[in-house]
Amino acid sequence: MLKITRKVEYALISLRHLQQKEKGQLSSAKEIADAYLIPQELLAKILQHLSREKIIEAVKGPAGGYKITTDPNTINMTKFFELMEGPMGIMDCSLDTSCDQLNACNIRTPINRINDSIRTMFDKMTLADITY
Amino acid sequence: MLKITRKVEYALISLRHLQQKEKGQLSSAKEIADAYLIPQELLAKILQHLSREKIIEAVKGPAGGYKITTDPNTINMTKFFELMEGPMGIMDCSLDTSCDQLNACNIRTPINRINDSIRTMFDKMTLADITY
DNA sequence: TTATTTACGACTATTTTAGTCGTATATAAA
DNA sequence: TTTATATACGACTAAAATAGTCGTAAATAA
Repeated sequence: MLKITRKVEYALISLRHLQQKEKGQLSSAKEIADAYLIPQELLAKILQHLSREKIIEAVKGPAGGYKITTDPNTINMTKFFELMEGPMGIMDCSLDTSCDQLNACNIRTPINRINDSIRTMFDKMTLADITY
Repeated sequence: MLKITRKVEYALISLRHLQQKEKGQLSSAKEIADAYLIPQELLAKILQHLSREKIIEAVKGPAGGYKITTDPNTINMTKFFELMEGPMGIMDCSLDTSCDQLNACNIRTPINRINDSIRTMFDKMTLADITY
């Protein structure tokens, strides 16, 4: 409960790794996977996802790899999480109103308050807070 | 990701329900399950858990049920979550140090910071913040 | 004695998360 | 032009976590 997924974890590790490179230097999926003992195929998919989202840029072919293209200071963490995993909310009803129990539910207000607190916390953070 | 479980959700709903009763009045598992469309057997187990933890008290037999025994103002939410679900941490490594990747891991510090923020947030809340 | 309720462990089902595989495409270098 | 190395991506499988069910026992009020 209240855990981030490995997908997000591996994405953050990779971004920090890329950030520490000299400007313009590339890292391949294999390089990162080896460095942090992450399954290579899985990591590849995650990097592809980051690439589709334009957070990093891919270069194909031998000696190819990835580099950061977006300033981490400009990426809001709530947004980042939702980019990777879809809508974030501590309960499904905080996302989606199709819940049979909704009418009866007696904890909606406090749950939404908690939800907002968590979002606010991540809204105040950028990727740079994690990858620097 | 970053979700609470139904176990916790149902526990909170039940506690709020019990709180709204007149002092000394009991609610059975069935009553609560019916009111919020929760599977009765599942809820029963959760109430038994709360009872073992002395947050509520059980009365057996016909016309039996549960009532609150602990002042919700005195129950810290971090503690409550951990009572119900075990240690809380956004990544396993924030709990347990047996991770092969730990040495290499480059995001430990920021992850721990986030973790502390979430814990602090729940440390400042009591059950009463949710059940009132 | 019966009906109703809690107690509790074992079991099953479902959903989510994690990880693998096959195949395609790009491209640098031999 | 061939080969080796990379990314791209969807389909698939495996594992783990979560959710829910069932059977049986014990207490107790009526």
